[in-house]
Amino acid sequence: MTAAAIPRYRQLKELIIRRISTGELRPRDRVPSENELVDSTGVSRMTANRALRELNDEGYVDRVAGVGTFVADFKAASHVLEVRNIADEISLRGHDHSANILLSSETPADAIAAAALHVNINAPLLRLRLVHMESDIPIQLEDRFVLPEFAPEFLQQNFAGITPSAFLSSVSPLQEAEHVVRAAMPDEETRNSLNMEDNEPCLVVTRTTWAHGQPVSFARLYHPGSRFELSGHYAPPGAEAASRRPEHGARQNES
Amino acid sequence: MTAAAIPRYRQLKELIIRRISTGELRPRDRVPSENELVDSTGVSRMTANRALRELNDEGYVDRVAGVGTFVADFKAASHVLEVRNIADEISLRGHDHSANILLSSETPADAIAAAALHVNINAPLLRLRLVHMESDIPIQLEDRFVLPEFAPEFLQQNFAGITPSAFLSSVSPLQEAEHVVRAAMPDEETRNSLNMEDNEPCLVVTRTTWAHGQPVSFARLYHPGSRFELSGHYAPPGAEAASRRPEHGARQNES
DNA sequence: TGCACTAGCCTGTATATACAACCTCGGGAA
DNA sequence: TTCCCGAGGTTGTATATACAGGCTAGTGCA
Repeated sequence: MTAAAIPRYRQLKELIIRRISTGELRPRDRVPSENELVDSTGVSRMTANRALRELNDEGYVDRVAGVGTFVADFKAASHVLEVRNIADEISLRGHDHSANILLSSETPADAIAAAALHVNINAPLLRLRLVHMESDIPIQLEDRFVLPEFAPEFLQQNFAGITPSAFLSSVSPLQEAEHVVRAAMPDEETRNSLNMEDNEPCLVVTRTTWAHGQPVSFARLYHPGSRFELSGHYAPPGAEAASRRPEHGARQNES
Repeated sequence: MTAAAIPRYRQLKELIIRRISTGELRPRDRVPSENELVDSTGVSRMTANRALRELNDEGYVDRVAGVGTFVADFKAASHVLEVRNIADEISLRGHDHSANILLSSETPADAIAAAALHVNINAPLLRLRLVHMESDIPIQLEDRFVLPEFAPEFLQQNFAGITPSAFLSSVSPLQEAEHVVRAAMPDEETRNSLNMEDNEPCLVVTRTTWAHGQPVSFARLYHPGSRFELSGHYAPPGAEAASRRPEHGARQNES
């Protein structure tokens, strides 16, 4: 019966998502229990369980053992922005990525880097400053500190072929990261390195990377405000149902 | 056997995550098949299936029917930034949120709003401009357009008690959204509304919201660069294993 | 009236079994 | 030699069954 090739647990999920998105089921409403779904749709309890469990994992519903399943409260839903690898982002736009190294040396930690990496001020760190170019237009100034113990051979890499962040995640996958994004005016040196106009602001991304519970790298990424933007598309997961998605063109100002 | 109260599928997941994070299993390596896990750990195939399936959903591994399970390639992992509701963000910091309405009227669509909402220029739209205050300090200028058909009663809401975005998501949950973040200099009016210094840049978030496959609202959110930042913490999902997480303080510049 | 306890529902997990679809690889036929 | 096809391994789904543990409401006792 029913549609061919669409698994029953998925049909069940879409049925419930549809009832939520049309407003038939409202936040905090009770969702049919596993046994009620068994009776009303004829699936086995394990199949109903899988449908409801996945809806729970995806944030559509909240389940409480012994009580029931309820439509989640969406008002706190926070959307997300992607922070991609700069080289991937550039090649995604069909342009060429290259990098100019400005500085590559072992330097003592300044106050900010020391705090971020949980080391003492003046502790030795590996420092790399380079400008990422998109088809020969500077698009990002990366100023990065790395804990020497984590990747002693960091500065010896050929950063024409691999970005610093890609190299670090190849040293240890499954890193945690913390990002902060803000708008700020660049200093003289940054403005010149990025070929920026007077009075043009920077989009600054600060990233601290953790591996095995320890901070291992700290980076400040400066982007010209007129040539760079972060974008992100959020869609509720698992909903093949309705929702034609908006085309997600990687817009970029030409300048 | 083993630890009490930790489900076996979860123990299996953590076992495999540990093997990945220590480097014993490297990206593209083959992960033991379900039947191999059955033989080596004594669980049933359904339990092994659940462990591997969830690792697949969480992005740790890639599964191919008929072939096997392989450690995922993490180098393309894109991190995410959260864009929260401004009122939630403020109350999360323990401050008070209030809002000053600057404009509330039906206006014809300008070129940008018309393009974003897929309507003709000069089509009637509901427009709301308001300043969000954090303990009486202006923190966000929201300039929003809403499709009248979607929420005809939009302008009649009391936006002291509910933010425009929270109201819209109560009209229809499960919205899709597209965000763009950039740095730009404010115009005169914006700078005054937000009490900004001369030469201070704005962090500008542009958000288009979709419901049922149709764009329904378009907003530009201007934030003073010196008083606002976006932050996000990324941790690989499901890994209770190691990884002490960095404390995620909601930092904010004072001034 | 007030309280303790239990019956009954709910989710969470674990297993054995079954079948379908897919892919790879090697053996056998042309 | 080359091509086809099938055997065997792998994932994907579906079901029936079982037991544990949490929560609630209502019964019945004090």
